[in-house]
Parts: sequence; structure tokens; C-alpha cells
Amino acid sequence: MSTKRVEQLHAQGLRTRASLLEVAREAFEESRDVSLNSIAKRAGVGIGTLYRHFPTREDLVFELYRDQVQRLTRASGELLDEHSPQEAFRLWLERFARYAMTKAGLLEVLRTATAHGRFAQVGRGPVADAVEHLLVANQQAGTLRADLTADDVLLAVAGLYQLDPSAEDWERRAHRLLDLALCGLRPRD
Amino acid sequence: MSTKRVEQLHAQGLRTRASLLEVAREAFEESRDVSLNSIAKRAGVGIGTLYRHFPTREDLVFELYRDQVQRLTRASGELLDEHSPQEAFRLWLERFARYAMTKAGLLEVLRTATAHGRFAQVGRGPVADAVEHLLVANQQAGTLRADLTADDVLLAVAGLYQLDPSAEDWERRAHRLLDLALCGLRPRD
DNA sequence: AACTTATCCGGAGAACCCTCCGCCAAACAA
DNA sequence: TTGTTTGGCGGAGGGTTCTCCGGATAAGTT
Repeated sequence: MSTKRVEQLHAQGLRTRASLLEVAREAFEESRDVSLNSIAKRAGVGIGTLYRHFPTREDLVFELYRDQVQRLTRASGELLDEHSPQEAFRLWLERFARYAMTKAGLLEVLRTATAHGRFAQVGRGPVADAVEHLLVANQQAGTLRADLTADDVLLAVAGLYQLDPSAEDWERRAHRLLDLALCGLRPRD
Repeated sequence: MSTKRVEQLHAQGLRTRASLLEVAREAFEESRDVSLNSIAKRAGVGIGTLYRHFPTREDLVFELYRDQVQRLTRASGELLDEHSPQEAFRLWLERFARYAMTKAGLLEVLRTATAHGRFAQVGRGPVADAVEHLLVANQQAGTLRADLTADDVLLAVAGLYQLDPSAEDWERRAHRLLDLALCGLRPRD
């Protein structure tokens, strides 16, 4: 059949793809703004090849952090097992913030992606699902307003995207922001 | 003295500067992403000239909307005269949102500027002052938490920057966001 | 073995951003 | 009048992003 053929054909593509990802990972660790040009060059590959594998810069970055994002989204369940819904929600948001701040490029990608709705497929799917998960648990526990949607939550904490990861005080400001935002999401009594 | 000389020398510069601004205004009304190249060309001026007058793209956009921003910041005082602090605050934020959404390019400029701290001089000055003004009035009236800073407020409503001005429902989402954010900024009782 | 087809590769090329430097012309000084 | 200084002008040039298409290579076909 053609399965073997497809696999073999893919084999070449997958090699260069893996090579690109590896190089990109190194490059992004060195500096947080890297030209796609240099990545292609360092991978010993034409720029066109890079663009066929990753049509946009976001696609590349997403792929780099795919597993990290998955780990993050899966964490929502674990946190809910080990903590109260309220605590789990807060802990998850802090983890979210840390991911966004720590991983070079991820912040910007998450931000623009959310804005353009493209995020809906690649990132918003899992991330919004995680938010939804935590949200529902908290609504049942009565610790979050019953009329909230995941979209509301993501907008409420969008200030995170404004923080400067290279500034010293991002952690303090993130904490502060989450305090205020969560206040607004709690049920009014 | 040299004053006359300076004025005359400036006269030429001011003409091309004005011409650049005029062309830029037209161009930005046609489409919301314009190349600086095309602006220079349409103004019949070298690209270098444009860059000397407006070292960055943000500088140009800021200048385009400078009067609008001033009108916005001044509005804080007027609103406080005519409404309760709480109402004034809300009305001002809605106006802020409308400005950011309506004027092409302004949204992005405000956002990046806030993030990079550069806003501190050009935009944050006036804008943060307006926020501060409203903030203090509300704190005295007991309608906003006493421990808030202007920075807190701007971060809390930063979700506005995530809205897509070309989407139909930005107004609804902006409303919603402000509702939630303001909830979080009210004093806990 | 020769031919066809699908898949992948590579880089030229257009458009853009931004910098840098040489040129001009007005203002001033000798 | 003839330098000299100074503010302003223009565009070449290096770097980037992204597109597009011709060439190679391997799989399948006759």
C-alpha cells in the first residue's frame, strides 16, 4: 500500500522538521528575538523549507512549546484533585503567568493568537478548555460568578500580556493583577 | 539673535513635517496598516526625512492622535464635574475603549507603549494622570479600593487591548470586561 | 529500464523597516 | 564676495518577512 511510501516520504520531511525544531529551541534559548532566516541557516536548510513546515512564525513557536502547553492544560485536572476549586484556579493562573513570562516568545504568540481568533484552534482549544474546567468547578462550589464564560476570564487576566518578562517586578505585578481580577470574578454578595 | 534664524530653518522642516502628518492621516484612514515607505513617497519626501521627523512608527501615530488623546485626558475633569465619581470613571473608561478601538493604529501603539514603559513619557503621562485623577476622586468617595494605583487600573482593563476592533462584538465584550474589572476594583465589604 | 507523479527542497525576489552618510542650500562670518 | 557652519534632505544598503516556482529525488507504473 501507500502507507509505507507515505511514511518514507515523510521520513525526510520529519527529519528536517525535527532539525528545525531543535535549532529553533536552541536559538530561542539564546535570545528571545531570532530571525527565521538565521534558524533556517543554522539548520542548513533553505528559508522556503522552513516556511513550508511552519507557515507562520507562530506556528513554529507553538510547536516548540506544544508539550509545555499540554502539560499546563493537563495541570488543571491535577490541581483540582489536590486543592479546593478556588485554590486550584489561583494556582493554575499563576502557573499560566509563569509559563507566559518564562518561555521566550510564548507570551507574544499567546497574546496575538488570542486577539485574532486563530488561537481558537491551536491554543484556545486546550487552554480555554482548561479554563472552562476550572471555571465550572468553581461555579459549582459557588466561588466564581455563575454567568462567566472562559472568554470573560481570559479577558480579565489579559493584563498579564502587558507585563514585561525582562523587568524585575513582573511577578509582583502579576500577583497584584490576579488579586484584582479574581476579586471581580467572585460572586457579588 | 539666532531666534529668527532658528525659526526660518524650522520653517522648512515644519512644512515637510506637516505634509507628512497630513498624508499619514489620509493614509491611515484608508487602511489601518500602511507602510512608512508609502507615506514618505506620497508626501514626496525621502524615507530618511520621515525617519528624522518621526524616529519610530509610534512617534508618528502618537503625533497623529495627540490632540485626540489630549481631549480624552481632559475629559476626565469634565466628567468628574458633571457626574458622580463612579459614573465618571465608568464613562471615561468607555470613552477610552472607544478611542482605542476606533482610531486605526492607536490601539496597538497604546498597548506596546504601555508594555515597554516608553509610554511613560509620551502617553502614560497624560493618560495615567487622567486615571490618577479619576482614581483619587473615587477613593475619596469610597467607590474604589484605597490601595489602588493607576498602574493597577490600567492592568485591570488591559483586556481592552485584546479586543479586535474589526469584530462586530467588540463593544459588547468591552462592556462586559469593564463590568468585571470594575467589580474587582471596588472596595471589599 | 524508461516514464510519471508526488513530495520535498532551495533560493531568488518583492516588500518592508530602519540606519547611515553624503549632499544641498540657507545663514552667518570674514 | 567668499568661505564656513548648520539644519534639513534623499536614498543606498543591510537585514527581515514571506511568496513562489523550478529542480531534485524517490515511489509507483508500464
